[in-house]
Amino acid sequence: MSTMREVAALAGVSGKTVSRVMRNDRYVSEEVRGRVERAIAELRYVPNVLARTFRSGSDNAIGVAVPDISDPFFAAAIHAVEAIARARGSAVIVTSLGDDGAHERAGVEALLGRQLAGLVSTPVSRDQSYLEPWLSRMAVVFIDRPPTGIKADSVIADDVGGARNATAHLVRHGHRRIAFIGDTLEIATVARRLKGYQKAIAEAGLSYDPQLVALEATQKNTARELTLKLLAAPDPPTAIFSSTVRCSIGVVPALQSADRTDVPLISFGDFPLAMSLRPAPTVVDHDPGRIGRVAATRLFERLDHPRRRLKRHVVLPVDLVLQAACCGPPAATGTELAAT
Amino acid sequence: MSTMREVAALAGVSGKTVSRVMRNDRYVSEEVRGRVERAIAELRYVPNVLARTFRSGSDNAIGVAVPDISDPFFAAAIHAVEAIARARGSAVIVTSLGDDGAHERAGVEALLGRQLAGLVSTPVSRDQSYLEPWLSRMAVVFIDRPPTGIKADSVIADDVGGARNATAHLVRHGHRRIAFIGDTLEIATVARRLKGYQKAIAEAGLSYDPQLVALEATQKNTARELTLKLLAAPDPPTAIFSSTVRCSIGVVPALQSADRTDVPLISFGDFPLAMSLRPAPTVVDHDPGRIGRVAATRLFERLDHPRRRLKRHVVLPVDLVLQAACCGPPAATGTELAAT
DNA sequence: ATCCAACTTGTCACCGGTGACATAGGTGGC
DNA sequence: GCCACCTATGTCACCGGTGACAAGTTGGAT
Repeated sequence: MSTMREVAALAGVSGKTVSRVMRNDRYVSEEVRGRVERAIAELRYVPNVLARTFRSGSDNAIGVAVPDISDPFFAAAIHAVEAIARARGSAVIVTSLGDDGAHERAGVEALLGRQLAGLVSTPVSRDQSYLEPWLSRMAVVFIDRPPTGIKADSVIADDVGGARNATAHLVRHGHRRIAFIGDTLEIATVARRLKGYQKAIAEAGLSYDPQLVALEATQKNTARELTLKLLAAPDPPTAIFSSTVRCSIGVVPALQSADRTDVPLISFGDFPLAMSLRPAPTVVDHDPGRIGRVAATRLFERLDHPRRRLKRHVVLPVDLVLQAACCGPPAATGTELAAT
Repeated sequence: MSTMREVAALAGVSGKTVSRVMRNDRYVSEEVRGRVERAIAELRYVPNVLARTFRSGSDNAIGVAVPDISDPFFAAAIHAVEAIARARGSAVIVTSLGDDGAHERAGVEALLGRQLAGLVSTPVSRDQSYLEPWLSRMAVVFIDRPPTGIKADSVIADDVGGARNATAHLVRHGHRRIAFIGDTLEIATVARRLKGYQKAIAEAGLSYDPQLVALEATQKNTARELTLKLLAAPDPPTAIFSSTVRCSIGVVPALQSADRTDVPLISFGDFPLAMSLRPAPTVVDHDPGRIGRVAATRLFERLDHPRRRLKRHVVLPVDLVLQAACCGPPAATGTELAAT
């Protein structure tokens, strides 16, 4: 509303002095400070952040670009980033990019045009090289998926290892036919989790059966249908590895409606009340809050110490959270069960 | 990176002409447009949004301020707002305010200082009158809770009606002692839901027992403990009404660990896989996506037609999503069950 | 040939806060 | 008494894109 010069006029000082009061400059007499503060209160002056950051050339806000804010994983990650940013007085500007990569560049550049100090982003397209010219002006940290075509920090979960452990866990419990359900290989995390799954299968000396891999479960209902289809196949799986929470949310009701709760489920990604389901799925917990915290910490570290040398890629370990149903004595061998 | 004047120099035109090309002005010859576009591509010019919006006085971005981004309810609402904003080419700047009201003003003013075109906010403090001077410059729509001390649009769910219906539903099934679990009455929605609960109790001719009302369940564990305490009381409830999802997430495991899954639960607020729990809680579905959509639509309507007269307060109806467990024959009367 | 209208491009001030620098009173040391 | 130095305040240009306005060009109608 009112500008700094209006405040200055009311307080009988120059604009610069108001600026000094706002920035808590040492060189302001108590008397003047009082007058200015009264004028600020009276006019309800709120500084124009745009003007300030425009002058100084860079906004101290940071941008966050993720596929979908309402995905609990990203929501939690953003929350963590925001908490750290707030502690530093940085605003956070969030944007959803969608999942198909088409809007990534436009969405991210809309953020960049605001002269942000930093960016936390999840790559959704196959090429982030368009960020190259920005790297000299700002810090960029990728989360959840590694970037392509550009050198920048990334903080991701150990998708391969997590999926491998999860699958191996099922193998240890006697399962020989384990299904893999995933959104789409376009999403790098899903591709990496499939790799981990394949690794475990190979390590167990099992043969890899593509029939057991169901992809393109990008919507809740698709995951549900794919699950039912898998179960109805001639040689059905005896356990399911769901590569994302989004899939798991479709798989669980499918197992229930098919009355096949005997088929254990491992979900890559924890979700609220997972442990209250009966049977409770085992989950691979890749703590989104932690990913967000690590990413934000790294971002500010880059901003504070532009030349410090740091390992670019951080891979956070994931926990396999076992559930009672999964931890009992190894299940009857898969093939037997499948025969029923 | 590069500025408009640099592009202009490279293309051999004036800055203004570059501006015209950027804004798709009619009055640019094809030949010049080509030259400028080539220069833009070569320099990878991305306009400085700050400069533009600073000059024009108002950013076409809108701000969203909610208690907690990672709360699925708000995450979904933001997602809806963002989708509508993106369709209009507006950026969305999100900020979490926390739940205690102390940072509301500072958090919101940090947004406002960016000269936003509009604001979607959830009141967390008891007074929003500080927004008064901004109303002439921007549109404000409150969601989830009505504002205090200021006249502005609001989009909220029918908390009273929803809670009343939910409670009445339990009464119809024979329950006489129904517990109410809530975060805190500081949160307006919780207070309104308690009101609805009390209404239903009164309408059923039951006496209101404060012992059955457990508040301050602001953390998951508190809700859990309060549930256990309620169940262990001398005259325990036979059904529970949980006023928020955050509470429900504590109540469900509490009921399970106390082996009292015979006690039906109604949760105000749906959550993923609620229907996959056994027993499945009945939920009051106050569609956050819808609230977000309605709020965003209203916001842009205000921006487009500042003088159009609209009803200020929108109260969206809520659905009671019944679950099998709740829909069977009315339960044995509460008192009998309680005696066991 | 003349004139008006539409088109094409350019000039310049301006948005509001702040950095660089100037100015002016005051204090203390020698 | 003079200079050095700190304190307190002011002046002014500048960040980069754009609105207001000017000026030059073209083409068709009169």
